[in-house]
Parts: sequence; structure tokens; C-alpha cells
Amino acid sequence: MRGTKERILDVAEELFSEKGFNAVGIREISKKAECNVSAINYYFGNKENLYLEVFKCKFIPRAYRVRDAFRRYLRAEKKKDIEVILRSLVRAFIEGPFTESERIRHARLMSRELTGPSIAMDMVVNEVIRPFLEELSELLTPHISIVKREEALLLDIISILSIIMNFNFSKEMIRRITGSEYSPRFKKRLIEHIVRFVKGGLLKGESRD
Amino acid sequence: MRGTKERILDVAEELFSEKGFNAVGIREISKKAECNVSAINYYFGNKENLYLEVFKCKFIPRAYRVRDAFRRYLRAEKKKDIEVILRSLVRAFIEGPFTESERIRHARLMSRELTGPSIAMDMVVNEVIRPFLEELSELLTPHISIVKREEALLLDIISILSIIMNFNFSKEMIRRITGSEYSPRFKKRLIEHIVRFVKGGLLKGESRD
DNA sequence: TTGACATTAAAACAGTTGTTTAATACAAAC
DNA sequence: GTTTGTATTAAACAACTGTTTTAATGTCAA
Repeated sequence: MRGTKERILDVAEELFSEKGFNAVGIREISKKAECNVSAINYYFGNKENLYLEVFKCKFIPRAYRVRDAFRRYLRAEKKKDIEVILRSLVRAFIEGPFTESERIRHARLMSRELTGPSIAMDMVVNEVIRPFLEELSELLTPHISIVKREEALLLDIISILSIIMNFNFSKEMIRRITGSEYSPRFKKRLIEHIVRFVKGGLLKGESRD
Repeated sequence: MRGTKERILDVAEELFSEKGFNAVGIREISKKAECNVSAINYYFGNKENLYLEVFKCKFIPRAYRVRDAFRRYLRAEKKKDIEVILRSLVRAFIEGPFTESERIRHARLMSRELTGPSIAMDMVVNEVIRPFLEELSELLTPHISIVKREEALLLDIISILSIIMNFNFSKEMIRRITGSEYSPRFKKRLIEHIVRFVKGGLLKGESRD
């Protein structure tokens, strides 16, 4: 059996992402992790720190894996035009090297942090979001022919990520509205849809207007 | 002084949207609403029902006001081309006939419902989202010249709303990343950015590809 | 075997949770 | 003036909260 500390982290991430910080009790965690309540405080000091540790040990490493998947998809292509860049990006989030439950956990934690920032937000912004935005910005700039204000490109990228994220963490809502399950086939359609939509958005006003 | 029941509803909405259902206690509500704890159970039965009532009496009517603002903006324009439709839509959400705190409350409640569906989700889907998607779909269809699968248009509209919503309920994150406050000037830029981006996305593949 | 340390366990802690009870206060209706 | 129904209050309820204490283990080196 894996170490107690590891099990606590796993269970904590699962429950926190599913219900949010306040809706989860440490007794619920300890029960599911098959350990004593005091083991949690022994290893992590208190509940808040456990939450922080979930981000440090689980969320952030996985965010890097998303980024790495993106880089890998991109590297595998010869022509690195806008469409390839965008498809690599979308695929990293929608398909990515994750199990479906991993993806859901990741999306939910992120979504909670976006809507109701917690003590973990600083970490997420500084170690994940900002560097990734910068990377995307540098990758896309050479392909945007018209002179674009820096802010405009930033807003573009945020818009792109908004769409990707939304399809990732509003799954229940999307399911209800479209009537489609998140099957591999639907995902394929979804990826192509998003790629084409955001490509259109990015290139807006270039060949017309 | 306004009626107790009204005050409870107001305070409950504010606190629920700010912290989420589980993070708010009825004693906190009763204190801020300047009433007794048991008044809450007297009027609403229990905490869960109070949450539901917040949606019934506050969220949904305001969602209709967003829709009405959209219709009004649209009606005020002579030429009802795609750009006008989209600008009306974006303005209804970003500017709309609301105070800033009203907009924040609305966005947060919606975001929570999207990420972690509660008992209120059915209400939101059936009375707000579905009808509005249909309305948008009918409005946009005549302006999309190429034959588009029904699903494709639906995904387009969801993408559009994703962007609008994200700029509405990730404000703290946007602030940090862009360094811009949500001033009227920034909002203007934001609206024009979104309109152009989603217009590009919607019309993708029409005049090129 | 001894001592030191890391880990687990049960119990107690004080404070908070949502809810209920029982007792009022205050109108309008008879 | 009594009754009826609504509105409001304080107090008590049992269950649960995160945390701490204390004791009992296990482990490994000296």
C-alpha cells in the first residue's frame, strides 16, 4: 500500500476538486484515505496547508504536463503555422496525456481558483499562467502579420484559453445543452471546432474588413 | 426598513455568490440581515431552500434583464448585421443595466453552477440558458451564409458565451494578468476586442480557407 | 537490548453547524 | 376584549468542525 502521505494527497485533491475546500471535512478525507484524522495534521499541519500542498504537489506538476504535451504536439509537426500551434494547444487541454478523471480534477481546481481566488492563486498565477501566456505570446507573434498592440494579443490569448477551459470544466452543462457525451468522437469534433473558431478570431481583420 | 424576508434574500445572494453555498453559515446571514437565525428557517424552511430561492427570486429575474438589455441594444440599431448582434450581446453582459456588484454576483453564481452543478442547475438550464441559446441561434442563422450543421452553430455560440463569461467572472485573474482595472475605458476596449474576435470566429472559412 | 525517532491510533477539545422548540410581540378580525 | 394568524426572538438541540493531546506502536541504529 502506498504511503499514507501520498494517499492523503490523492484523496484530498479528488475531494477538494469535486466539492471545494469548504465542503470537504478532514474526517471525510481520512476515511477515504484509510488513515487517522490526526495523520492529516501530522503530515500537513492543518487543512489549509493540505489544500496548498495539493496545488504544489498535484496541480502544478500536472499543469507542466499540459504545457509539455503542447510542446510535444507542436514539435511533432513540420509546418508550425498558426493552425498547427492552435491545434496543439487545444489538444493538450482536451486530449492531453491524462485520464479523464485527472482532466476533470485539474479543470475544477483551476475553475475554482478563477472564480473564487484562494491562497493558492498566487502560486497558480506565477508558476503556471503567466509563464504559459508568455510562451504562447512569443509563439504566436511572428504569425500575426498586422501590427497588433501587445494588449490585443494578450486579450486574444485569454479568449482562446477561455473557450478551451470552458469546454473542459462546464462538461455537465455542455452535455445537457448539446446532448453529446464527451466521447473520443465528440472530442475530435470539438477540437476541430475550437481550432477553426479561434483561428478565425485571431486572424480577424487580416484578409477582410 | 425593508421586509425581513427581502433582506435575508439580498444578504444570502451576496454571501452565497461571494463564498459559495458551503462557506456561508446561516448565522452569518442572519447577522448581516439583522434578523434572528430562526427567521431564516421560518421563511425558507432550510438553508438549501434559501439557496434555491436566491436563484428563483434574484438570479433568474436578472438573467432576464440581461436578455432584455440585449434585445434593447439590438432594437436600437437599424442595420442588424452580425457585428451589431454580437456587440449587443457582449454589451448586455459586460455593461448591461447593472451595478458592478450586481454583475459580479451574477457572474459568480453562474460560474459556480457551471463548475459544480447544484440543485439549482436544472432551473438555470431550463429557464435561462436553453431559451437564450435558442434565441441567439435563430438570430444568427440567417447571417451565416454557408450551410452549417446545427451542432456547429451551437458550439460557436457556446464559444462566444465562454469568452464573455470568462471576462466577467475571472476578473481578479484578468486584472493580475493584464494589469488593467475594469474601468469604463477598459470595458470599451474589451467589448470591441470580444466583438471582433468572435466575429472572426463565427465567419471563419467563409471568405477564405 | 537500548534509545531515538517516525508513524499511527483513540479520545478529548472547544467551537460551530443547521435546525427545532417554545415563548413572545403585534397586528387585524370578530 | 378576545381570538387568530403572522412575525420575531432567545435558548436549546444534536451533530459535526478542525485541531490537540496522549498513548501506543513500528522501525532502525547503536
